[in-house]
Amino acid sequence: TTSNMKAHVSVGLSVEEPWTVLTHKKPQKGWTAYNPETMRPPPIGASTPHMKLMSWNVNGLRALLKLENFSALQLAQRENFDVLCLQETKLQEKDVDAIRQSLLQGYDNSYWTCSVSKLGYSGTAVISRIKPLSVRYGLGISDHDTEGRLVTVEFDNFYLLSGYVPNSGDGLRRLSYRITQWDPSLSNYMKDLERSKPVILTGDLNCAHQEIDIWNPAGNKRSAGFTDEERRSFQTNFLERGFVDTFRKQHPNVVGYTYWGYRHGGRKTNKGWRLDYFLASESMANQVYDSYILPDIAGSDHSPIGLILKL
Amino acid sequence: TTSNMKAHVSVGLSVEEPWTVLTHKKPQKGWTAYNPETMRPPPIGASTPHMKLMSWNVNGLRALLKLENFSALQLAQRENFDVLCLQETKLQEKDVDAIRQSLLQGYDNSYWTCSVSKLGYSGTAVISRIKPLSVRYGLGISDHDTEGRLVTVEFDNFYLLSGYVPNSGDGLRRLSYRITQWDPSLSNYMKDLERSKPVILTGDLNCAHQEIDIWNPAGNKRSAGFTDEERRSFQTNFLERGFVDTFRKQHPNVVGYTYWGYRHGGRKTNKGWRLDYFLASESMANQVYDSYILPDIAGSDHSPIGLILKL
DNA sequence: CTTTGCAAG
DNA sequence: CTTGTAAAG
Repeated sequence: TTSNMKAHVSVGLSVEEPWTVLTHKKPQKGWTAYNPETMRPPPIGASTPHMKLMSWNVNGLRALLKLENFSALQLAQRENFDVLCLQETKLQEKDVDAIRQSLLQGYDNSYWTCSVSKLGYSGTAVISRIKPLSVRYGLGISDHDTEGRLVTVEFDNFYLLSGYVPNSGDGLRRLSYRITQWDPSLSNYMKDLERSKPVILTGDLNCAHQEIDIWNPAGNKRSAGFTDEERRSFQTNFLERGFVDTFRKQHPNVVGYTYWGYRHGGRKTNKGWRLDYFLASESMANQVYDSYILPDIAGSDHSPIGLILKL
Repeated sequence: TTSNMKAHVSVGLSVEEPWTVLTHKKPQKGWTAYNPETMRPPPIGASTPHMKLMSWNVNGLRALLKLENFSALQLAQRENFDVLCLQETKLQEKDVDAIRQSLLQGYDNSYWTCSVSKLGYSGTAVISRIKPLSVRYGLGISDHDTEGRLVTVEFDNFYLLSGYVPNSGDGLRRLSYRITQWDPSLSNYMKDLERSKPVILTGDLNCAHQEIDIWNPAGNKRSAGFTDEERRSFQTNFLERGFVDTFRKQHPNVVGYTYWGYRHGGRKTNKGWRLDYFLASESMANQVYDSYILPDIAGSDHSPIGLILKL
């Protein structure tokens, strides 16, 4: 292209190569930053039957409770959620009972799964006001069920999944497992469930789907969570099989991150990623009243996300 | 004995067995608690040629510096030491240069040895105002020199050793190594040095020698640091080979602990041990002006100890 | 109880 | 940078 040609003939190191600028800046046209103050619809009326779901990768539940900014209480009062899904609880099975006690009154139904292969790693949960019709742990494939990555609860009108997709890791050493094993297995599991009821998957899916979902797309092409392989897997296994990215549907041009690495103080500078999602069966997508992010809640490198569903 | 007979015929569980009481209480007659305010001699005059040595098991030097209560400065101002010996620096060789920078002006001679077999473990040092005539690291026996347990510096009139004797460990798994290998090797090494000059060994010798040196002798008969084996080894390898326990010589009936485990808040209740010593060649013992403890200096589970030597 | 190192994110 | 381990004291 003309731009590329220009770059080749540039002689000063301080001259910006136009195509670099274009790559980085072009998709930002028309994007705006997510602001929960202005971008959420008015509170849903009590007269509209609805359900409030939340999800949070807490990055170690014991640490969070110690900091006393877990604020399940705050969250409950502020959002009045019906169900809270957690990821990266990092609990061991022996910790669960003690933790369960320390939870909020009124949420008496909680379902926990822990990694048994690596202690203090991964771990997911669902905490609910309503008692689910059924609960299952994992994918039902023992090879993929030792790390406590999935809890499924069944409600009257849908299945809800709290999931923590394997991080591809430093050196992308687990990328292959992730895209050839986990993602397809999870996708198949969801399609199976969908034969009886719509499905909502929430949690840390460890993938920023598009350039809009990450602060520095060019610099992260080979970073776990933004490789082409993971993005394609996300596309084909989930979106193309009929699960709707509810936040993106509601906000096509909004930059809404849910994760900011601790490593470079990313939260202050908003160098974030959108890794946490509510994906809903197409048949339910029009019941979504609000798919939102609470970027101001601290205590983890992820922020909580929420979904208000009309019933 | 009559007492034992009595115990055998006692029928109530609450009846104290007299011999137990005797064992525990008898040696305490005439003991008093060490108080540096009242038990230290008046400050030595500048007209008396002397040298001030200090020693401290710092339990991790980086943590101590972070807490900013290392107070080498405070110590220097308060005690104006000439030489400071450290144990359990827990440094790696790669950390030493950075740490050396952060030390006090005026102590430009410092000698460090680190564990190369277990990183972040053990580690000893000597920090000196005066430049030593020579320095050696370890015992000169490669089998015993991978853990950074000994630095020897040579001054005009004596050798000074900063030593960290191996802890016998949980289950006393290292007791045998300690008493059959390390203690005799160290003792032999000291006797070798002594052929040219008197020797002073300071540091954490990981042994409370007598019942007076530990808060609960009866309860610690099989605890690392107070087994009969370690106490006998201390006696035969060091005391009986002509090294004088300078604190005990100066204070025959004083309870002066230098270590209080973190595990049961022992410092508050003074549930301590005397594990840190200055042992001096008999030929120097009468040059000791004061062998003391600074129990109020925090930042480690050990307190610093000091020795003022007339020259 | 506290310091280390290490794996993991 | 922060969470968890574990070893060590």
